Amino acid sequence: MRVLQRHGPCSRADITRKLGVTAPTISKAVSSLLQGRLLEEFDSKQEGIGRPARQLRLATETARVIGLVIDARDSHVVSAGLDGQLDQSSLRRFDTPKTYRGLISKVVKACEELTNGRSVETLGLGISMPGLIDYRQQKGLLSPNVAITNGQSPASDLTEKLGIDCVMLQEAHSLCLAQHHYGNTQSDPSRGLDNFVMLDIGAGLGMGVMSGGRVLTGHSGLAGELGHLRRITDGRLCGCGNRGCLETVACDSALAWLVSQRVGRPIGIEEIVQQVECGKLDVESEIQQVLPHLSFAISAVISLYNPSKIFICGRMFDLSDSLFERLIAETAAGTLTPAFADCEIVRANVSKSQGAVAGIIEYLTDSLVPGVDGLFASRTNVSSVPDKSARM
Amino acid sequence: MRVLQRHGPCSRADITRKLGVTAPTISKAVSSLLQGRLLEEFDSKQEGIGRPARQLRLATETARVIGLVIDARDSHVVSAGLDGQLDQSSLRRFDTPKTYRGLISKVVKACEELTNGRSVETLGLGISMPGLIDYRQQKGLLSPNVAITNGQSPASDLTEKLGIDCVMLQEAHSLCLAQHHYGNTQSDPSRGLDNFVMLDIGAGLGMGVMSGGRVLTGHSGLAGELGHLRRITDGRLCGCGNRGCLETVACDSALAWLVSQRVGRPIGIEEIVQQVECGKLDVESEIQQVLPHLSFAISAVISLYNPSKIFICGRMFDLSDSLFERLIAETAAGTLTPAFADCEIVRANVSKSQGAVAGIIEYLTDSLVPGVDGLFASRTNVSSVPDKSARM
DNA sequence: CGATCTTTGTAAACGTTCTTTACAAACTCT
DNA sequence: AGAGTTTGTAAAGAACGTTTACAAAGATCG
Repeated sequence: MRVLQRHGPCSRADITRKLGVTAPTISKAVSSLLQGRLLEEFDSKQEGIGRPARQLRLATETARVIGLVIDARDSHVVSAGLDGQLDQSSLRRFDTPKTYRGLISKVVKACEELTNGRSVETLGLGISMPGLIDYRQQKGLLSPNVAITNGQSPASDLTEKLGIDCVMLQEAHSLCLAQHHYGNTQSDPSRGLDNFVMLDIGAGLGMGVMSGGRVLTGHSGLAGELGHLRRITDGRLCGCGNRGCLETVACDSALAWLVSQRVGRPIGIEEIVQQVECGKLDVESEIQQVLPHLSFAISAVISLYNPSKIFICGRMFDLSDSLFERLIAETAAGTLTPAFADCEIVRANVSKSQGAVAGIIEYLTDSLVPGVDGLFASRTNVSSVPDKSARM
Repeated sequence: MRVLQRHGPCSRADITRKLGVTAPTISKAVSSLLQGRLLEEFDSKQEGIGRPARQLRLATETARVIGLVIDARDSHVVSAGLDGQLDQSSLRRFDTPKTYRGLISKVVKACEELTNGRSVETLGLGISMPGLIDYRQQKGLLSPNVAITNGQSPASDLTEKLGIDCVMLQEAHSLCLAQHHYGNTQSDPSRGLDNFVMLDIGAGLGMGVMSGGRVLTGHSGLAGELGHLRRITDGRLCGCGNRGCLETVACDSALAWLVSQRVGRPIGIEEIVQQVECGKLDVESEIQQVLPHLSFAISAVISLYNPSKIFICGRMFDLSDSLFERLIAETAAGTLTPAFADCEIVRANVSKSQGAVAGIIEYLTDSLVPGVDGLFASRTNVSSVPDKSARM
């Protein structure tokens, strides 16, 4: 399944070559996966000598998963195949309800809408949500922007209501997984990358770290909270309760806040980009305030995680073509040279929906294989070999 | 071997119970390890019903390893058993030579002194050294304090001269390994801990991160360079070439520098501790300068890595009993609450020598088992299954 | 058009490795 | 001394992947 995830559809013989294991073994594995609805065969008239291959791919006709993205303003669910391809026509967007119960029932309704229509089996649901998430207990801890999930466990609640596997991911971690599985499809060098960092400098400053092929979770899943490094003494109050967090000075919303202060009314990053595009607004001075902080953040990331690549999600770089280059140049100046040289910084091109989907797919595929210590290995209710780790 | 490392000497039957695999399997594995000189049997008259167990332990009589610690001022080699117990009588300390060739020949001489005396087999040598180390190429990159190793690969040079396996570790990483294997022996809760951070706030600000049971290396082994986060704009010049690095304001030598400025002469941390102890010096004002920066560092570590424990090495906490508590209290105030609550902060009690030894032992034991992706998995010359990872 | 070649996919025999089962060894307790 | 208990090993059995062999399905070519 890993091979199909990385290299796309191919035949049994292709897998044998890519994986190095022999044909009969693959054949048996594939047939059990076909029976389990995780793979499907399809015909593709490929020219070539010899017997034509029966192509395999991750199930999209016979089985699907759902991605749920919970955000401050609105949330959405979307259906996808096991290959991670989202079905945009299935997108159901709705305002994030004011209560947790409302959220759950809204999600259940939307999911049933997606599943009832079609006859295919829905295998699971992945949730991408902001804030701190305790991975061991699969519980939301502290989310300044979406407070209704604090202390709640949407994954287990939805598992109960929907009767399918559900997993919860911190949104930056989900982006990380998405990049790992589906990122940069055209040139393809980033897929399967083992050491990279995903920075989401949108509403907050989120970070996901892929280290040694695994998403860095730390002890409880709280690792990567770059946004709450203290940056300014006695700065603005942050959602976390402290003052002057990096998040308050180095992301889209920090820029938007600065602009709002100047123009004297609340203005969002979207509107700023539009206004700047048509020349009605100039935000150079605000950019000059934000840039050093962002540069510090990236510099810190490089020193602390030594990634081979950093992916950055942020609307602000649509303000001007040169902004991204300015940021990189400024970062270069203040970063350890060898670590910076080791690291390529690019813009990300994945979505949280893809991340949510990648999360549930990773969960489904990994739980088939015992001993894979991925993102969900620490979940208490998963452990297929319950006492092996305890014994060690 | 893992079991013996974690739980100390025990019998074959004990291993079966702890590991869950059956007795015959253990028996075969043990006999091959005995043949390979990695384990040894010893007699211990233990009371108890039934046939007395033949106790096993990691080899100390039949095989040994050497730890080499390279530091700015002096270096040393020390012999140890495979259980990590250092033989203090074998310690050979010498001033770090001014040239790389001098260092190598000095080390070779010292090692031969250790090995020639005894008839036991020496299996390998672990090196703990400061600065940036490229783990993929096993090469020193940039070490402000020990410049002679820059661009050099003592591990491969010593392998050649001594004819035994040698590995190189960044000193903070080595401390991390030491803590993982041999730490906190009396109460024993930290051994085998999977998510912790080791902070070495001595001459610089070094950090090793144990994440998911592996030392965090990043792409090339440069991860964890906490000390070179920029902290002060236009601060003191740091060895890395930038200004105002955390390392220049938040470690023993930063404190020593501040005190030196005031007393008008160079004074080291050792001397400071002595002077304060006998009441001849008061460094409260310098402590007050350093503490916020240290607190920031720890706060960052907690937010970024979510460790379940932080170990801190530092001479400065010998200045007063309350200093450590003050640091923790100040850190608590400015850190994300759930992540801080998840984390215990204690003083470390391991040495670099132990780390160097732990490094070579981990290397030796892991290279027996294919597919273990530990600290040395990325080494180009190790990979026992050379193309499997390439295929994936 | 049919023989040959090439590649694909599966069935059967073989090996390795761990497990289950059986048993000898060594010591304590009565 | 014999029963009971625990340890350690040898031999048979199960699981899983590999090698070997071969049928299937098309392209190539005389």
